Amino acid sequence: MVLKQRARREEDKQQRREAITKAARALLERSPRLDTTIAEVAERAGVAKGTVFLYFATREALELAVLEGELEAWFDAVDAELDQSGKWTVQRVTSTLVSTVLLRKLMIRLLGRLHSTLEHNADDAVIAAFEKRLAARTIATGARLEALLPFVAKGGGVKALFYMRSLLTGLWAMAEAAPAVQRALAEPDMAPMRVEFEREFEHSLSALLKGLAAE
Amino acid sequence: MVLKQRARREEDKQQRREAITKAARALLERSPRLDTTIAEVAERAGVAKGTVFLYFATREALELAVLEGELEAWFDAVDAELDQSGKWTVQRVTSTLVSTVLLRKLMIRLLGRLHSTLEHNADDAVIAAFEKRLAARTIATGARLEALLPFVAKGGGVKALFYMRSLLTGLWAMAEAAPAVQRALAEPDMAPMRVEFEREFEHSLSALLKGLAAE
Amino acid sequence: MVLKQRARREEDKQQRREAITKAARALLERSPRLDTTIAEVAERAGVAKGTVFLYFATREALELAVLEGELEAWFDAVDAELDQSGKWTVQRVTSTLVSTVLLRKLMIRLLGRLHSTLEHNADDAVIAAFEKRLAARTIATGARLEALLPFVAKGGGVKALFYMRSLLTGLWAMAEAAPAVQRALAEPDMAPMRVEFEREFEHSLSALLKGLAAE
Amino acid sequence: MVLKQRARREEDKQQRREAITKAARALLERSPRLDTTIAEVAERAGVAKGTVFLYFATREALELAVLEGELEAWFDAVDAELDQSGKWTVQRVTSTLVSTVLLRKLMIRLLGRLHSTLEHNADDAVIAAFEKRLAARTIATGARLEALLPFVAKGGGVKALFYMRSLLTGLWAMAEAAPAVQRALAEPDMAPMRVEFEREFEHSLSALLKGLAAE
DNA sequence: GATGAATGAGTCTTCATTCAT
DNA sequence: AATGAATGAAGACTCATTCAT
Repeated sequence: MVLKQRARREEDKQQRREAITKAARALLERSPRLDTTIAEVAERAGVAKGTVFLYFATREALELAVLEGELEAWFDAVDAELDQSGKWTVQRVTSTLVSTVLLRKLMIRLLGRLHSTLEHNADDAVIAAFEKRLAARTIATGARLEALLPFVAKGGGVKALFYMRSLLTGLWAMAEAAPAVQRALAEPDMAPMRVEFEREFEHSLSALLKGLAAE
Repeated sequence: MVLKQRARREEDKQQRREAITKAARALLERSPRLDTTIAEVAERAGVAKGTVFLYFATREALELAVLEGELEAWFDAVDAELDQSGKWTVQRVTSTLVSTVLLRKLMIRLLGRLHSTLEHNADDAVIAAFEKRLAARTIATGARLEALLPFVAKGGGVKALFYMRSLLTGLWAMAEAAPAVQRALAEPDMAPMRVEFEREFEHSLSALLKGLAAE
Repeated sequence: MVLKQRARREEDKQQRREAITKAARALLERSPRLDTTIAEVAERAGVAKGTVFLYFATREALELAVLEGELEAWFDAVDAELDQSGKWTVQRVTSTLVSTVLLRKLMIRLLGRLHSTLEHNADDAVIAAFEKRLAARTIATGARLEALLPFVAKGGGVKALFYMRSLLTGLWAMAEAAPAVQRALAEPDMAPMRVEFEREFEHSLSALLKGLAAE
Repeated sequence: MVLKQRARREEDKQQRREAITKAARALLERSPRLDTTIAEVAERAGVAKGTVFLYFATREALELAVLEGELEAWFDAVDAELDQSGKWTVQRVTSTLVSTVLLRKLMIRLLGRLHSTLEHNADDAVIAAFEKRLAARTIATGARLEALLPFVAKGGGVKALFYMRSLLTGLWAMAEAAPAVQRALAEPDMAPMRVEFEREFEHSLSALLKGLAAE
């Protein structure tokens, strides 16, 4: 009933947009199934449901914005690290990638369903913009990898990041299985099937990079 | 209304069960979003909706059965290949894995949402059985890898399969993106972001295995 | 598709709520088994199915609202009668209760399955509110009975109403039996089992009140 | 799979029938919502689902049989008591009715939904038979009441039993309310609405009989 | 721009009952 | 008579999205 102040200036609009994104992020973080509803987001952001749609055309566009924020933060962190001087080895690159990723669980989870959900119900413009920005950052970080790891060919940096992303989401899904799966894996003879995320992610990523070097 | 035949013998029941699974598989194959409904499956299988629930307690159990069939077929194929004599190199193993996988698109897609499927309508018994059978096959094939690739440590075969599965589903998701994404990637400057599944899967898997060898 | 009017003011909302209740009442009145569906109610009220759930959380909450309306009307009528001056005898009280009740068949029927309704989709808040309002009216009318009938002890008015309610619903159920039962009772030698509602309700209620006086 | 012995002789059939009724009774007793399924009954009785329908045309017919058993037992008990010699007062009759009823909770509960459910989905023959037997017992016991209580007119005994049945089921429904209702009634100011079954049943029944005497 | 009431598509699942064996 | 597989009707409810105010 209380009419919210209208965001007339571009600046105010941006602010409101971020308030919504922030609310969505907080909620998604707390939702193991990522099944937050728009109504919840609106309430937490202190706006009406309809307002959310004023800033995000679809539920998926909002989620995409959250993911983009997470990705930006990660790219920022990784780039900053990779820009550090010193001797860069496969080991050091691996550690950098692993450690920065570990701080962004929500990014991993959202990335895991980027394909199945997010990309589906967002309109072309939103998706194109997302992909464009993702491309820019991926290419930039990929270039850094190419610079630091001489054995990575031109264009190979982006590919390496793709591989990393696959290992990341795939191993996470195995490691953070549903409760019922966890119970099944608790049986002694199921031990070999248990996945400890950090260990396996590091191990596989390290091997992958070493393998690229060995080609 | 149509089929009044009753499957009394265990054998007939198995047959009916497979008829349903087969219908589901066919439908899933044709459904890009994997959003087949039980009603559709029942109709295609020529049975009543209720009959489906006689054989599969939930929608998810049915999906799991389809995936299991695909996995079985793949494990059969891989095992048969790996049991061939001759000299086994990383390259040959990679080709074997890649070529067998390429024939099973549905397996890849279902694998890609195994995580979310399992989370949804968890029936402990069904999940446990699935995981158990998956474990048996994974361990057996993992052992073969360990035997063929001396540098793979004990237990490393299973891990290698996990890594492969991650690359498989992750790269597939990138390669087979939603139409809107495809359109975005069609832009000339987005070229680096395009993923050609077979090439990248082979490349990354090969690197990964080589990397494991180099440790 | 039809009604796009939005009830923004509290007043309009109340109106819409009542339109739905009214539709439900009309339908229930015509449904011997009280098995009206939400879809039917929505259609008759000229709103979408979802709209009904905007005003009533569950099917049962709606039914409760209808019953509450009936009860309110009855309490209003009885209270008005009992507030009339003049000499009050057991006979007059009985007639008042009987005559007011006879006009509210739907109330009787809904009251007859209040027990099972409440057991089903219990929403504590809705139930608590219903019970609270029912209590207020029951206690108020009970107090009137205590005032008019000197032999009714303090608190006895409410009990008397409980007894009346039991006779009311019980005898109604016997009198308005299912068709098959009616047919069975049509046999000459089943005559003693036939129940004529008004006569028996009046008779039993009158006896009950007299009995309370005789204590 | 194991074929049950076939009940060829009438005697065996009766036995099987009773085994099913017994299973149903046991299950209903333990089911607060009386929502036992045929499958459960069949399993407990050690027969196939289809067999239940061999003996009872519908679910309701079975429930009716259970109720009839309960009623028979009650009528037996009451008749035996009423056939005792000695001085019979309203008080003694009341105590007899109350005490015999208190032992048969399932009877009360089933009686409470005889109207709404049981009578609806049973075929004419079953209902007619039930009503006929019920009539016989009711009339017989009614006659006893008429003999013992001189003020009860001819035919009044049956009516008295009807009134009693109404008080019985009505007060039980109020006393054994759904959990949510109990919680609502737990509030201090809701105290007047609480119903203690035995006390109120006895009180109202006693008053009713006294009232009949006073006419 | 903001609000929030209205919309309505979408679907699983239960279980009494039937009937082929 | 007994079995148990097959049937299919039946219906509440959620929630993203729209749009009148």
